Amino acid sequence: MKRVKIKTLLACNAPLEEVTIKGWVRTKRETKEFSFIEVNDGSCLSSIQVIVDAGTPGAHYLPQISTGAAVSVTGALVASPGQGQAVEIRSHDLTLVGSSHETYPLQKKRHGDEFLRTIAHLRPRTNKYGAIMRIRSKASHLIHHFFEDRGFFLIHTPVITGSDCEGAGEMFRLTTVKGTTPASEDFFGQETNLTVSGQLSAEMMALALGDVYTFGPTFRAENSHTSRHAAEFWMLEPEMAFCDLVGNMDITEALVKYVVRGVLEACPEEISLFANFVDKTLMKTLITLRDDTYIRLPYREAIDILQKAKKSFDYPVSFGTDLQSEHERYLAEVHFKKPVFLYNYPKGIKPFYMRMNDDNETVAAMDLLVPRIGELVGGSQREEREEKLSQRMEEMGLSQEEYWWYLDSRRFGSVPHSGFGLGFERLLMLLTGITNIRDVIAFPRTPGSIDF
RNA sequence: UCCCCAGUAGCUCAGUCGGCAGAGCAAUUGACUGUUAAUCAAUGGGUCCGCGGUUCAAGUCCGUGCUGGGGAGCCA
Repeated sequence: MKRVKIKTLLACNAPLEEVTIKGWVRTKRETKEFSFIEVNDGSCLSSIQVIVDAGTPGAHYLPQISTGAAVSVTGALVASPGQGQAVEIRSHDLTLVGSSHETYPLQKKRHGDEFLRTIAHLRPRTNKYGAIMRIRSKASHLIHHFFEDRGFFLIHTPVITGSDCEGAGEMFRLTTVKGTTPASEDFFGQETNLTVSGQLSAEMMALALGDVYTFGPTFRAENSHTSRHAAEFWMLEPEMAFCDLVGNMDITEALVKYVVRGVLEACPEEISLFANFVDKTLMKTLITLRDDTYIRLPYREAIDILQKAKKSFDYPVSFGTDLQSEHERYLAEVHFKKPVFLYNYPKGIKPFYMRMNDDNETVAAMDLLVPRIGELVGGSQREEREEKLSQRMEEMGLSQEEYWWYLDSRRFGSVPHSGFGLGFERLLMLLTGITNIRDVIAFPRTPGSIDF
């Protein structure tokens, strides 16, 4: 008989004479005459209660059916006479698909996140980690819908790169040779790394297709030990031709709002789990994200606000220096209490490709700061003027030969264009209230940790 | 990489002044009238993170290493 997902069954009002479900046992409660089995198949947060009367077909499996076991149940979907669930399945036939050893580590009680990280292969079977993975999937689809609706093209930028200085952090070296063999004899005939950003490629595509985005894995070999950095993470990078910094911020804000709204609509059960058990202020945060207009504040004015702030900071604030975490948090969490775009940063603290403003002192950069996470988005209008771009590369000691194709794009029909990078895991942390990036990735990679 | 905290049963943790290794939950076995973190009873379960030191005696004190967590920097 065809398997029906539990999510579908729970949406049914009418009793059904015979259905089949397949899933994993969350818990079993037994009395002499019958047993209750709670089965979850991952289709939704809720499990369904199955009643197995002693003596019905398959009841002999009951002693082997323990927490974690995989089962198939055929039976009638009926209104439940008990409290706590509207419907339940009265088993006509029970099959043990895969037993679960008594050492199965997941118990009915709550487990700590740190313990669950040590059993990452099993943690998606818990309510919380199942929920984050369903939200992760939904948020990914929403991102694709958002850009598809606006005429953007999805592009796939390379993961392997030959440039050793994309400027966004330490890179992972990629090689097929051993020991001291020179790079010239390696697979590509030169040093090769895993990408830290698809931006430069995306710019080339935007200058042909208009509006594009890339959404894929990104690698940083930084030795970061924090709750919001991973060595492998997913980054969304849109790039828009004929778009300035204001348009860039408009798109960013519209996107974040769209994803928040979509997840609230599509995953109410999951969101309420996080709102109840993970972050009591989550609903308020999400409604602010969805409904409020985000602050847009030039860097210069942010410095003013911080210098006048009553709070005393560990690090002093002055024009020309990068803001510390404590400053970013103050702006987003204390002063404005909502997302803040900071823009027009001093050129000295930003990469070569950002467009020089007329003051010759700041560049058209923007960061979106959100409460608790800090930097969710980093973007800019790109420098489209060839002379200015090569001058900046010169100043920052970058090889113009190596980036010949990038400079070339400024010689043939160069146009103002903008884009940004959004850390997908950070967005998920924002959506769920989860405080550690390791808990929004199924199998996280961090320094010294590559299990699973 | 730097600063701080932690590591005791499968999990969460207690362990006083250095003096016999503990609890709750889980697991196993049994009982049980529709239970839902079921209830009741019984049973099993330990490299006290590793190494070295002090001491008659170390889970406890000292040194060191490893692992995990929090914060900083770097960034998304």
